[in-house]
Amino acid sequence: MGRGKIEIKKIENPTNRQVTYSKRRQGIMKKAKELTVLCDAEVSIVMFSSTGKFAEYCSPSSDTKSMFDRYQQMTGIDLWHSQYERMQSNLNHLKEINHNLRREIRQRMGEELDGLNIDELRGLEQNVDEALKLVRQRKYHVITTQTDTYKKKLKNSHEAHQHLLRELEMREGQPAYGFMDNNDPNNYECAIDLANAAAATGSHVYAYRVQPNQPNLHGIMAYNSNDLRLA
Amino acid sequence: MGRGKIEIKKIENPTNRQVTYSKRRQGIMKKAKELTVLCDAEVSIVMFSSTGKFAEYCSPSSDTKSMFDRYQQMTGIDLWHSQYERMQSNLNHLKEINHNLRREIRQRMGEELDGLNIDELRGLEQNVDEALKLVRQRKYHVITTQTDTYKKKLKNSHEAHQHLLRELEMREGQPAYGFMDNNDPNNYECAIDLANAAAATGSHVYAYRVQPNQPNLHGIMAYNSNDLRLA
DNA sequence: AGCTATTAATAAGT
DNA sequence: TACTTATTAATAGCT
Repeated sequence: MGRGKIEIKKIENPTNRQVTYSKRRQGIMKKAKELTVLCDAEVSIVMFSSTGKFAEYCSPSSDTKSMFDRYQQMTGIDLWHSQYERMQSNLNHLKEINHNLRREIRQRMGEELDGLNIDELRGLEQNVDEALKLVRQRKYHVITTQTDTYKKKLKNSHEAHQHLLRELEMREGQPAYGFMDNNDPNNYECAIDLANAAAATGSHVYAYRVQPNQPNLHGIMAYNSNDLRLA
Repeated sequence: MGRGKIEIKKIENPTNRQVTYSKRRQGIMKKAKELTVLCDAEVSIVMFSSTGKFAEYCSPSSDTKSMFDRYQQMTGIDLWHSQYERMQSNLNHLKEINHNLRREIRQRMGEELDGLNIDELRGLEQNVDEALKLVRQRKYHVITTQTDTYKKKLKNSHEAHQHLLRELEMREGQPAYGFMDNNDPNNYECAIDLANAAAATGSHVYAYRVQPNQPNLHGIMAYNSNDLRLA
């Protein structure tokens, strides 16, 4: 149908190809419209030219997305839906795990113990007891380390001071400034004293000092809040 | 193009409509193939006849699904992808919460304490200490309740026995069976004794009796296992 | 983008 | 449903 028959193979001349694409695209779209009207059919056409130009047709009674939905139903090829289902069940599984993790935490805090029998209570008690020992041990370790560090720093400072004093004395031939020694209430003993006092009296210093805040999911936790369990 | 010109409107005769649908469908598909080859284009056609019959064409270099993906990218109409993204971020959020819940449990078990400073350690210690008290309290409550129940049952049983004995004596004029009293190692004291013994010595009776099992996400937890934290 | 000779599609009939 | 064919419709090559 033209000034000569053509072979159906790629048109190498880009200009001719583009012209033919336009003409024939128009032709197909027209045919699609006619088919839609004549035969009461639903037609969806999506096309991209070799230069990436996009064109679509869809029968007026529908739209491209619902055509594709219907296509998926027909073919049963529904990669997205199965993926969606997988994600949904994954999500529910995680929610359930989280729920149980939260309950475990509540039980480790001494709440929601009604469902536990004697054996379980005994196991929990023992477990928490051992945890308490480990935490105490760690606390003392941290305090000791920190104290040692302060001690060393102080010692170095002291020595430097004495050294300076001696130099001054040598140069000026008389004593200058004394070093205020070890009756300072801010000295390195205070950390461990405070810690022990709190532990011994069971006071609520920390528990009531930090106020309730938003769920802290990015770093250090506040052990007196219910945040995580409510997230 | 036929034995006469036709008006482009719905063909009322169903047979004719069906025949025309078949012919023209074939025609469009042929045109689509030609366009694909001649112009190096990508074409996707999906159609349904008025009777629901499904037909599709897609250029060989592609497939209907990826054509639709590309269509969505072009149009920006992408309801599914946004939903997918929402689910994905939801999932990641849950995973993060999960991660933090597990860490909190580990810390409440006395593990992974390296990241905590003195204040946090002190708060945790105190928190665990209080939890321990609550668990002990609950344990004793459960034991007491259980013991009381046993006591009452035993008392009732004893009374019934005595009553029977008296009846027998009255009828036969002589004593019959005595009631073995309170030196029975299976008596109602044993529960609380055992519990106290275990608590006092800090023995690992429970902790090592239950063996590791699969994640228990549906009921009672085993406080000596790491299951939840590995799920 | 138009024109038109020519081929292709197809409506109606068989 | 398939084939035929008169007729209309699409379009290739040109301007």
